[in-house]
Amino acid sequence: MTAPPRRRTKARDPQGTRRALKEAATTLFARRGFAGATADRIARKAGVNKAMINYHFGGKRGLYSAIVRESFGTLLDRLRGAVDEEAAPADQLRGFIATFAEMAQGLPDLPAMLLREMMAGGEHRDLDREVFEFLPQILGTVRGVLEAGIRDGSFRAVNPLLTHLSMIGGLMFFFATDEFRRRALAEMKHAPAPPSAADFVSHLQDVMTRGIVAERHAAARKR
Amino acid sequence: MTAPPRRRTKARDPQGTRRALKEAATTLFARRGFAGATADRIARKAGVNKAMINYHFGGKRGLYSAIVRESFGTLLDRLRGAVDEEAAPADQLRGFIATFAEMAQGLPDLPAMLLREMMAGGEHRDLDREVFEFLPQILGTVRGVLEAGIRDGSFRAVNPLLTHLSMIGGLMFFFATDEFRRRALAEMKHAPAPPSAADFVSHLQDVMTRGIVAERHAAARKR
DNA sequence: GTCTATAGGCTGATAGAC
DNA sequence: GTCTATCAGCCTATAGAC
Repeated sequence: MTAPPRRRTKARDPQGTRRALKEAATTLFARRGFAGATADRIARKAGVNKAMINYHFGGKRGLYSAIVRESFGTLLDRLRGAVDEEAAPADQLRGFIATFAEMAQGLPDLPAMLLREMMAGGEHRDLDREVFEFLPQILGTVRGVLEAGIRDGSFRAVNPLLTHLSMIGGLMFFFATDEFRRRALAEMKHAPAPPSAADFVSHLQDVMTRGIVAERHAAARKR
Repeated sequence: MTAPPRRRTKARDPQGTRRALKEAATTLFARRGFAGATADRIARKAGVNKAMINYHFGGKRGLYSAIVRESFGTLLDRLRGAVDEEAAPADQLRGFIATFAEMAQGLPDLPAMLLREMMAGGEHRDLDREVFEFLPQILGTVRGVLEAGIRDGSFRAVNPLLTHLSMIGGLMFFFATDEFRRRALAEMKHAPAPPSAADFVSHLQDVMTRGIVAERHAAARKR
């Protein structure tokens, strides 16, 4: 095995530089927004020279775009893979929620970054086009599950878009504000312990599936 | 009636200046974040001179603080008033959701601004202290309703914090991303019409109350 | 209270050595 | 590929006339 060249300053692995920049930038963009995350801070956090942002990504905006693009791609791939079409619709929905949570834990800054992107409301027009193409596909995945459940009589005739929004909304909010909640609860007296992701997942799974099961079906399930 | 002095440039009503600045700033802070909303843009949008930000609020950060403080205050007051303790817990919960939505429609930029504040995760340390004091009070309101419902047997024994989070999360997400959704759906082919706030409210009311009703109770309600 | 002019700092990006 | 040095532009905030 040839040991990797551990030089500190020069001619390091370019992929490593790119990755370090993307990781540092994701955290800073998530917490401070595009304008609030300065190129200088990003580079310092990544342990990389500032000029590398321009060399590798053609500027701060290019770095941002690369992250958003890849983030949405990762998100979509995993969510699609999560839905096991052999399973009962209610279990597919549970799987979707669990998978979203796993991804959010693996990439903790992603939900906040995506939320910020959506809240910009179409200011970054060039970026939005790309984002717009991912969204219907995620919606389509959830919609498929819901329609299957409605068809086989296990779900009542809920509106798929609204159901999708309340589910994704709860998830995005929980994970985007996770660190805030931790700090806020720590400073409060008589505060409950910060809930774990697992706690929230099973709560949301329960509320969502109970919230949309068909009445007959719910009654039949009872013993 | 003495007509209001319609001078364009000089010695206008100072309260009007303050209000115009806060309104313009709320929109820009919501869409672009604190750093992304420049004092110049805020002043131009408000139709007011840039220096007025410093005169009236002691700087951009002071303007931001004033808005966050007042926003949380308004939010809390209205949400408290929404819960009619005479009503059944399920109806109190429905009332809470409806009131949050009304407020969000009256102040459409508020949810995004508050979400951004939370996502900063404790960067604005001076501000956060104030924000931290409001949150337990809002949580307390919801918790009271849930505990009453659990006590009288109409709700199952759900975790109040988790229930609060999934409800508030769905609401915040829906309203913070409303404009984005409108634009995104408009550019998509075969897209459903953007859902109205009223649609989302009744959907969330249904899913939440069905999701947490006690099983017996749910069965008893069925005809 | 409002305005103009300007100071002073920080930001993103580039040129050019290595 | 990486680094240092540097520039032009923009940003917040203030001084001072009105």
